Amino acid sequence: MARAGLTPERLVRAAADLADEVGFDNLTVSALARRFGVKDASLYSHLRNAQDLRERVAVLALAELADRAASALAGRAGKDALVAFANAYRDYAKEHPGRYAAMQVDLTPEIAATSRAGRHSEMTRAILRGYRLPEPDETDAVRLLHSTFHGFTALEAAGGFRHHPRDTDASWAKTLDALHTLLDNWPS
Amino acid sequence: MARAGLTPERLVRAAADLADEVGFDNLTVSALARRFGVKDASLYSHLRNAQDLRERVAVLALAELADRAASALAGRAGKDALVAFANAYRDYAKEHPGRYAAMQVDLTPEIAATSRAGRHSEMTRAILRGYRLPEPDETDAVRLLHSTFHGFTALEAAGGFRHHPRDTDASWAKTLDALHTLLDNWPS
DNA sequence: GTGTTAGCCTAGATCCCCTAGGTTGGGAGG
DNA sequence: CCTCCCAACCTAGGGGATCTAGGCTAACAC
Repeated sequence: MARAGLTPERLVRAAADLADEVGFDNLTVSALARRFGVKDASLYSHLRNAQDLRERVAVLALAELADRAASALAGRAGKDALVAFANAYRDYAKEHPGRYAAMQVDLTPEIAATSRAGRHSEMTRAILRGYRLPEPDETDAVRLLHSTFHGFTALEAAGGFRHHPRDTDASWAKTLDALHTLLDNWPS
Repeated sequence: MARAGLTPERLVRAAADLADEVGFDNLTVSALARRFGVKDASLYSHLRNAQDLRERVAVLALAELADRAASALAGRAGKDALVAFANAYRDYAKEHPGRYAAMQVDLTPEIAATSRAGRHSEMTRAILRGYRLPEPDETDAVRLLHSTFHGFTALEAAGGFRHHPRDTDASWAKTLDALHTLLDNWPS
């Protein structure tokens, strides 16, 4: 009887792929075990419980997205940087819906501290530096940008835009235009 | 043996309350039956299945929010209308987190058509009329506003803002200011 | 009073999560 | 090469959720 060679890392990567295929809500320990040809009880030597699995997928996704966003941002500034960052965000959400959904939930304090609040906000602040907003306005702008990026991708993923003929990509481009204009004319 | 007097309407209202208390993810047919002192199998004469229950809660929430938003909008225009609508949206989400979460999921085509895409977008367009945007810019602005409102409330509910000392209400007010400015200086 | 129907029941199949405890493969050390 | 040991994987089983099939009865219609 050959062993499956499970490790937490392999499990989490497979879980993330599974979530992208069947949806984050349908990510179960049983299904993951099935994918490895193993009994579900066997996974509990590598994972504390199902919630632990979900959190690890969330951490993986946050790290992947941060890497992508950092690459997209490299060597860019101003509107270029804004658009590159926003597109990296939205593209990742479209390519990896399960991973993206994982990022939204959970967020136990420690995890949120290590992952989300970290690089994500820093990169947004790096973009905003070009627009020279004083505090606390920069913080407000960070929140506005995050809200808009997340809201747009979430509504798009939920199918909220497909009832109107207007092309979604065009609306997205116009939204980024508008945000750039807004940051340039930020109300004092 | 007295009957519990169940009806789909009573069940859905109770389910919405239950979702607000324990979270939409923890809304189960079993828990709902328990609340009525009844066996879970008994609910399946009133509901097709668990998904049906969730969808009905979503429809209820969409209708309630539309009513509130319509009241808030009555007799207002311009920035007043924008702020009133946005606050109605965010306040509802904070008061009824379970109902709000229900609104996001599901969205089978028919349901989305009857509820969400309906009054919600119409009200947003009513607000935007004061800013006199040509098509397709008005559609893009509708999507931008929806995205920002939803994104902000979702991130706030998930605790995404509590890692920074800046007051969330202040950021929200500033965000609405900024959106008003943006709509007044919409890039052509 | 008799029928009909709707409201609620029990029983049971299936799936998921998770624990406790047993077995075995494969590498480390003699 | 042999032994020991640990990590990897197993079986068994409890608890909870979803949902179906089929039975009983309260309440209303006639």
